[in-house]
Amino acid sequence: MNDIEDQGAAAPKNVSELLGRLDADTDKLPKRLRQCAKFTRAHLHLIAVSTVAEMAEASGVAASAYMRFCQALGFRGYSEMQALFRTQFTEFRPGYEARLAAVDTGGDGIGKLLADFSESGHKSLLSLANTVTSDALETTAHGLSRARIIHVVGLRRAFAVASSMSYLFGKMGVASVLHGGSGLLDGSAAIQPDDAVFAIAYAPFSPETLSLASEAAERGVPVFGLTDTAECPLASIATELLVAREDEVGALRALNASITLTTTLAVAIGALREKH
Amino acid sequence: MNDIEDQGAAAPKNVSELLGRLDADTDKLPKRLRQCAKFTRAHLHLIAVSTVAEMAEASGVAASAYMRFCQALGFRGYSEMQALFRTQFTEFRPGYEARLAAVDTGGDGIGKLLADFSESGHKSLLSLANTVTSDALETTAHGLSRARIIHVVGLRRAFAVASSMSYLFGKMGVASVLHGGSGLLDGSAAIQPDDAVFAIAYAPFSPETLSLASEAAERGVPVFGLTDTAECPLASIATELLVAREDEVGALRALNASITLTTTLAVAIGALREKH
DNA sequence: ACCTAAATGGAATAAACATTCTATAATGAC
DNA sequence: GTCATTATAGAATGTTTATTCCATTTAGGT
Repeated sequence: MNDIEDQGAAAPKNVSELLGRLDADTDKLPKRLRQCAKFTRAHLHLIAVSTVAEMAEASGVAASAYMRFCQALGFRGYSEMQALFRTQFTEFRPGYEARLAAVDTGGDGIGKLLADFSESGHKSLLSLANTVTSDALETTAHGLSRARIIHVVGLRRAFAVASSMSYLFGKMGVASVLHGGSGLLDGSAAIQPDDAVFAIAYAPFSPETLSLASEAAERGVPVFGLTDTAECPLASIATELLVAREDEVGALRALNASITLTTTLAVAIGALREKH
Repeated sequence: MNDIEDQGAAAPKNVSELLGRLDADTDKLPKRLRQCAKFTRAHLHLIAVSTVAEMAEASGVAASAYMRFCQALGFRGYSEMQALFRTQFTEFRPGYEARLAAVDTGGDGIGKLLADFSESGHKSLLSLANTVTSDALETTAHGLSRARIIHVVGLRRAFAVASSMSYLFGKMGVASVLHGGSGLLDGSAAIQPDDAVFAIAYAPFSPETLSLASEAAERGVPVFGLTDTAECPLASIATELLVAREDEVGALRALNASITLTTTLAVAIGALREKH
């Protein structure tokens, strides 16, 4: 028989490739393997921490079928596929200098750089499902939806996220104020007792953001937060603190996870407001 | 001897307890175990996806030592400790059976919404590679890197993208001006002949953005652009127009592709500037 | 309806892994 | 410095998990 051309193309080398392959091939697969593909596509983030048996059961399929699914994608087996998802956690970070150098050289051209940032974006989105619990989301959305006015604060790198959120609030008819747009904060004077604060802060944390949040908290105004590491000063202040870890390219991070999260929140809050 | 009181207190039930225990007990531990504690504290996220052997090696310790470390914390072994970190990933969802159902039916809740936006983000990133050519990227990056000052303009939905790009330029020492922050544009008066404009515009296109771009173009200033559809008025004005199609959830779009693209551009331009 | 090729689930095997054991080395008390 | 106690590393063991094999079922073609 055909012993060589069996596994067709080579195994995906990164998450992007895997997704592409999945989207392209799902229809061509037999029933059980298609089940695997569908479940896996919807729960990519589970692979890193699950066994074949678990993934198989969750897909409603025998372990051996899931095994064949991995092979159909070009992997030698489940372990090889899992490795793809584990590296994102495992990769040790070299020193900053080294990382910057790695980006700067960019000898492969800007196309390669874009591919790197895309891959990084995929990873950030995956870890979003891992680090944010459904409960925390619900708490935050409901807490904010009860506010008379939502005060959104985020400076520096977080400002883009804050402004996007604020824009969406505006679009959805949710009353909100974007702090810090003019460089300085309005101070907490404008914050009323029945308002709420949503603070976005990444390390190194802007003292302005933190102080606005803590002043509000002291006055009994509920504070919710978004950050990129659990060791965030907001943790002690906030009613609920969401953590969106962003994957890095060199020393640099995009904002995929954060924007996706805040967009989700804004939409959810808009929907909650609809029904008062 | 003492067979019961060996393991002292009970095992930590969640990550917070573990952290508390770690901070309290690290000093009391013998050398190797303290190494484990220190490394583990700094790399908590590795536990979920690593083997004892890996954690041990990374801590600079024998596997059996790491084992004793787990037991010193009150766990029966490594697996029990690892379970603590793995549930974090998995508790987001209900039982396996329920989840399977949820994939097809689309069970609601904000968790589902987040999953939808994540999925949408993946798709946006995938199509980015298809719609943006390496050539267009190179042209844009080189064109912008030659400018004395880069004028970034984007309003409404595009403002978050523009502000993130402008922030990155600032960080990388690239001279740039963010237009429209105050709601009105500075007009094109500030734009000098040896500058360049980067305009971000999504349908429906803001007249302000378009007019700033066209005024600049008329005066011979190179204009580059980012949009989400090929039918964009910028096409006739711009030296090069990048198209980042954003996938939708309902009628709503996040900004994954755009932010990823502009981050890439900013970094590339920063790198080009380094070498004059 | 029959045959062929492909797909499937479960049992069998192999690999990876966690955990325990033991001989040796280090530490601290006297 | 000597002894008793504790810590350590590596080898040995037992468990879990990945992977393959094979008998049976299913699907597609004639």
